[in-house]
Amino acid sequence: MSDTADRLLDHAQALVQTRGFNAFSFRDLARALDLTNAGVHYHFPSKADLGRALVARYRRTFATTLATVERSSDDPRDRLAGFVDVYTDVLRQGRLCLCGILASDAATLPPEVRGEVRAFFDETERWLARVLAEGRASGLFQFDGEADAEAALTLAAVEGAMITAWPLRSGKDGSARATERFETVTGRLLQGLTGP
Amino acid sequence: MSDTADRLLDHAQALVQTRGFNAFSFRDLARALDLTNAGVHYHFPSKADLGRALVARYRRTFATTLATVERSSDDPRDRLAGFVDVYTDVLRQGRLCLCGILASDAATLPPEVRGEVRAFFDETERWLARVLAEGRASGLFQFDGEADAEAALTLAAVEGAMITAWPLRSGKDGSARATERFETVTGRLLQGLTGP
DNA sequence: GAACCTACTTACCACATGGTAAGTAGACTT
DNA sequence: AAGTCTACTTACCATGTGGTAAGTAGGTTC
Repeated sequence: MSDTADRLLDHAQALVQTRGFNAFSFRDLARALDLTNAGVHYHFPSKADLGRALVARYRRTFATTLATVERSSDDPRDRLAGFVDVYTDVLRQGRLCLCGILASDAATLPPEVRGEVRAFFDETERWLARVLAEGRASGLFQFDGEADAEAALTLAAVEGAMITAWPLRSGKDGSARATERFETVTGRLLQGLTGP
Repeated sequence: MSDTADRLLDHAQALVQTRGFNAFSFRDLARALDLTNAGVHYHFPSKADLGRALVARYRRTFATTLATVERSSDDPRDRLAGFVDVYTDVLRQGRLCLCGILASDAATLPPEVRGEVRAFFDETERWLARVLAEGRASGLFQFDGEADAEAALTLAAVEGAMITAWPLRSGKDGSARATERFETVTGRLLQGLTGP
């Protein structure tokens, strides 16, 4: 991946995480890097190519982030809290989860991009299911049924907490109110898992 | 509200619930009702006007839907299940919650539309908080802390469950896979509330 | 030094976007 | 019969959209 292509993806990611897939354009990217329209198309022939590359890269970096979280502690409670912290940081930067916002655009997404989004959710859920299963095995978490289903609920709650907090963002206070609300909701989510 | 304006909102709502605010146009609406572009602008001078009217109407009809749910049973468990069923039906029709998808578009939304979306979440959360508080008072639900916060988590989980299920929709099976997944996740959510 | 490759630019394209000004057919009012 | 109102249409506008064909400056390879 060339340097320019990578910087294009950086800007594309910031735009998609705030505006969604349909509200950013090749011209936005061209301006950000002081290129022409066609210069962007040289690196990514179509918007679908760009989207696919964007989510593929996001999946890779997210996987290494989760690996870091996993290395930081053996305690499943810490790992789960670390997972939530990753999302908190994204929101604090004034962004949504890339795949959260792309999921809501799914109906208008090129099929290959939608496939990458599904793969992101699958991977993330598998990671969560592992952490949850470990936590239950060592008596730290309490839930019944399959860990996979609990992982799906956990992911849904985190993504939903971001998106329902998102309209609270304003130019004035930045993302403070949205972040605050996100932390309240996810705090309760973790609390519920560690058992009454 | 004239008949034509109402029918325009019907089509706009279907489009927004599947494609989002930025991926539908006045021309789409004009075609749907066999009008011209300008004919739509006669009823809604700007897209912001249309959006505001759309969410305002959605809030009204949602309020009467919740009232119906409330009348259908005294049991808070039934009321909560009824709430989830409303969303299940939306997803089964191949749509997202209007305000769920608009929330993810919040950064590009005209301010008055964003305000309406926030009001929808506030109202819905207040309703949920009432049901949850009643349920806890009669020993049917178990959670600690304020009912408001539990309501925020519940709403986040439901909205998140819709959005994470959304990319599973395909032309082939319609919304069956997405609906199935939504029901799994919300099933666990309700189960968690009724206590271990 | 000729050929080639990379990373672009210039100059387009057809089409969609939200929005507007002016006109008009038909109903209703006075 | 004249005037007015509603619900449009015709015709237009500037701007933005994803995308393309052809050219070119600079470096690398043979």
